Amino acid sequence: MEPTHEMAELLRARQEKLEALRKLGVEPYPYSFPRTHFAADVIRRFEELEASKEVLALAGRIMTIRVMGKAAFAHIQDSSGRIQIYVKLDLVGERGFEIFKHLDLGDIIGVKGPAFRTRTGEISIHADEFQLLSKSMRPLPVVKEKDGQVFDAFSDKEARYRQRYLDLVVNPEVRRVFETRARILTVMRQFLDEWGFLEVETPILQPLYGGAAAEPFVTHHNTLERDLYLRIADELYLKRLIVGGYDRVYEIGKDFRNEGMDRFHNPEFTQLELYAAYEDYTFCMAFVEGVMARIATELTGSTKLTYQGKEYDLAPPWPRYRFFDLLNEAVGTDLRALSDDELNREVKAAGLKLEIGEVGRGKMLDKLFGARVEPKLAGPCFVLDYPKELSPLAKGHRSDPGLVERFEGFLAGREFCNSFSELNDPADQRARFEDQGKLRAAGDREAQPLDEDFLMALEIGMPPTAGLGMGIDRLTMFYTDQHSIRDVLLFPQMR
RNA sequence: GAGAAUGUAGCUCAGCCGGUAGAGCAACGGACUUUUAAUCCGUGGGUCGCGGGUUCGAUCCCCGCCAUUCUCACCA
Repeated sequence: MEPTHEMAELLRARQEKLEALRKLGVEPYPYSFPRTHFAADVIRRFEELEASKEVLALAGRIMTIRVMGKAAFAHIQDSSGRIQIYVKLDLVGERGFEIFKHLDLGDIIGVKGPAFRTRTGEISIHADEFQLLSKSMRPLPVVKEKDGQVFDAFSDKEARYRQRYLDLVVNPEVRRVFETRARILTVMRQFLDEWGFLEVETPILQPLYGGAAAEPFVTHHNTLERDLYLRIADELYLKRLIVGGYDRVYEIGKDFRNEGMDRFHNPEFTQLELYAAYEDYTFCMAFVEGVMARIATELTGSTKLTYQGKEYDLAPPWPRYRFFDLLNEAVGTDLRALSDDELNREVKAAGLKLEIGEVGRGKMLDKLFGARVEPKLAGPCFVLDYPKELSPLAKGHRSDPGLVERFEGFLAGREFCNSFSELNDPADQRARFEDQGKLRAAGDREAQPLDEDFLMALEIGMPPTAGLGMGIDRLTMFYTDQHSIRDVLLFPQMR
């Protein structure tokens, strides 16, 4: 795109300054700068640092500049925060001050000098010297602030997502969200470690996909001359590892689902999947309660979190509700006693309709549940014992043959995890795959393909196993109180 | 997929009943050696998302397209 005249002018001004700096003998892109302190350190340890008159070395991006003839103030921002610097002609010299006047908002500089407090009381660095570390060649959004009030915030969501680097530079609360996201993952890994889990990595490019009900992305390998799928779940590979003899494995990684996007869905998203041998789904409930409470405690000091204005307490134990208890109560009939046709009438009565490709009892029940029950599940809670048709990889319920031992965790009316006692009877698993094949033939594009190699692994023998999948993006939304999944993804999918 | 809203300067936004655009910040020049949304004086900066149409004339009205945001649907 052609730059506007104004943009060209702004770029030219920066270019001219760059050239002027080179003429002054300044290298605009040097190699390193030995810093000794971060902005936040100086502010935290100010009394001590001021008393010692120690020369501090800080580096960061210039976020404000106020030049007053022969002295100047600026704020530099590093990863820890901002600090003011004071530059005056007497100290940095004629040439130094001339160089300073050629600096712009967005330039990255290093500063050396002692900490002091200005007349108005702001902790600052008294710059004995400074050094340009990287010249910024484009204007930054200019955000001003006074008494905690922000002016002209860089708020255009499209621009923020597409140019996340600008968003991160200019909106510190955005940086904090992603720091928290990293913290969640760290705590989660610690917790998994304590529980004896081994972290593994399984293929993202798969010759056959499975492990979830979703449409995959298809790609092509040129040398192999065959199509490959981007995984929709890790499940079938991780269970092969349980067959292989690992007791507890987990993977945290990206899954890809070729579906619509909204504030809870991005085509690529991060999931934790874990599998534990010799356990059933009650183990996973304990795990979820434990890890969720631990993360909350690490982040906030309590088991409580606030999401979109409502408070939730994650302290275990969470209430457990059975799928059909909730659904029958919401609809007012015993749905399990109904024929397929009668069930279909209930779906229609609820103002729902099945889309093309949505076939079978399972889908109808699921749809009803999603419409009638889910929105009311404030949580945290578990919904357990789902209809068999919905869960082709889950083991039948030990006391009710029409159900499987499966639960989903809910928080703020949203599902955030899914778990079951894993099906390890190879004959049963084959039969379930065949049922999926029928659904597929009837037009269900999300029905799972039969995986012979996975069946062979089960025939070799898998111990009783519990499995769990947990959406990391949604968790991050809850813990950071973000409205949209895009706000917890550094680079969300854009059209 | 449906509906609603939005798209004007680098950023944030005004723009009347149709007469081809304004502000603040940023930029540029000048003054200012403890300022902090620094201040003061001055200057420049626009294919009004894109393409059609109506009109003597369109940022404004109409149609189409693109993008975004929100809501709903879909997504176990």
